[in-house]
Amino acid sequence: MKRNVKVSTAVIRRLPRYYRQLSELQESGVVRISSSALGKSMGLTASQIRQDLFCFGGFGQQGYGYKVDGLKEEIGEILGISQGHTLIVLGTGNLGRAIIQNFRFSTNGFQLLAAFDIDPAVVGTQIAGVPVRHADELEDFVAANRVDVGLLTVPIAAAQRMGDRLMEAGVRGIWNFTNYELACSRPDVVVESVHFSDSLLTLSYLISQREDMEENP
Amino acid sequence: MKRNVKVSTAVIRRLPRYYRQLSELQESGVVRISSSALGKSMGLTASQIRQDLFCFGGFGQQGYGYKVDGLKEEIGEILGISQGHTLIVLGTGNLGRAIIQNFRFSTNGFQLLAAFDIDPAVVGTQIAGVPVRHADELEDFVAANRVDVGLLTVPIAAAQRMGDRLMEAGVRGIWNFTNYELACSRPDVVVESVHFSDSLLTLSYLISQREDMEENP
DNA sequence: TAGATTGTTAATCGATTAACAATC
DNA sequence: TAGATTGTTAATCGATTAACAATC
Repeated sequence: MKRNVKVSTAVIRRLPRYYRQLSELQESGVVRISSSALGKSMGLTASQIRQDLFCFGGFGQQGYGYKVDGLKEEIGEILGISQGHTLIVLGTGNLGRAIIQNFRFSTNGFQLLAAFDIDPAVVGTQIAGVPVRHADELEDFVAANRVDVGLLTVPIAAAQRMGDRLMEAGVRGIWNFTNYELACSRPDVVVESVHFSDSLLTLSYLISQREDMEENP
Repeated sequence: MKRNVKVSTAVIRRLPRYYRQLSELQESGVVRISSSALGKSMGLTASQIRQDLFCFGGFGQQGYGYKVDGLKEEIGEILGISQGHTLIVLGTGNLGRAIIQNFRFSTNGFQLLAAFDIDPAVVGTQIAGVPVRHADELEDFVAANRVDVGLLTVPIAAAQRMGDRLMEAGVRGIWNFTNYELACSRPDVVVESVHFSDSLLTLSYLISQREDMEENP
């Protein structure tokens, strides 16, 4: 049993995948799984899985494996799913709206408190039950409510300014969907970005390489 | 000058970031940049940048640095931006629609040919000028047109089946936005996933850790 | 030319894999 | 008990960093 000896980002990025895989196993009625079976289903080695879990403590049973329910629960706890995190959305364009309507925030332990925009046509309305407020009210809202995360889906030109306002207002994390590398001067704020462009260009590279290989094998 | 000696995924994932950063520098009118300046602006070491670029050839000039225009062009070429890639979208729910309307496909070297759905209310219409066809026509369409990538935004229950159909039909890459770990049996097809959930849970972990540290410093 | 900065090899660091004793 | 599989340390592999000669 050891704890927090300094967990690498590589491990951290695998935790949500473990959680997702375990949820699927749970739904399929699987009760118990060994590191080698879990590894096979995820494309990892058994060793790596045991090493990863070893960062947080001994969740398995020697000679038996891991209980799916228990392990899922433990990893969920490590990820902070039960901490009652809250978030707000900045920008209710197509993407912001789609995320508000589609994304299962509660499944990931988040409560969506409000959305913010400057368009008078949407301010005062609701999107999927979430009230849309004017961006001018941002600071007051964050001061009056505990807001852990701000989701950024504003136009790229407004990204840094709204990001700064969020940090200034006191959020602890920014979930950045703009195609902009948000500068973050505050050591107490975490920025996590979803860059569609980077993802598509990676795919573009990979299929281009394949093409080259076919041409000159 | 060397080429394709086996480039690690770590390097590949940084290429789109270089490209993005260089585009921004170009817009700001910067003509020339050194590896150390570029590194500082991206949070990387100068050594790492030179090492990364060294995988593909010598793009710089000793004593001078890199020409922003030229380097951007070279990296764009490596990423395959000028190869005239094409793609189709499967699923025109909120997210699919938002991506069709918002995402700058052409900036990333992709042409969006068509969207597919099964809802009679949208089949036959257009979204941002993109025709929506019935999913039944998928195979015929891919057979008749060169389609490099299929973008998946279907409900999670349909993800694997539609992914299989795409691979079967002959696409070379799948850009997966469903929260499902797509199984890919074909070695000639690349799957690149954008898992919102994994990203938010990573952020959740990071802000939870921070909290713990504040409690027990 | 002198100064700057790359291209490229070598050294270091960190992450993954292997191994095996502990134990359920 | 015997078999299986973890927890945990050691070995290996790969990626990052450092160093410096080449050269613009």
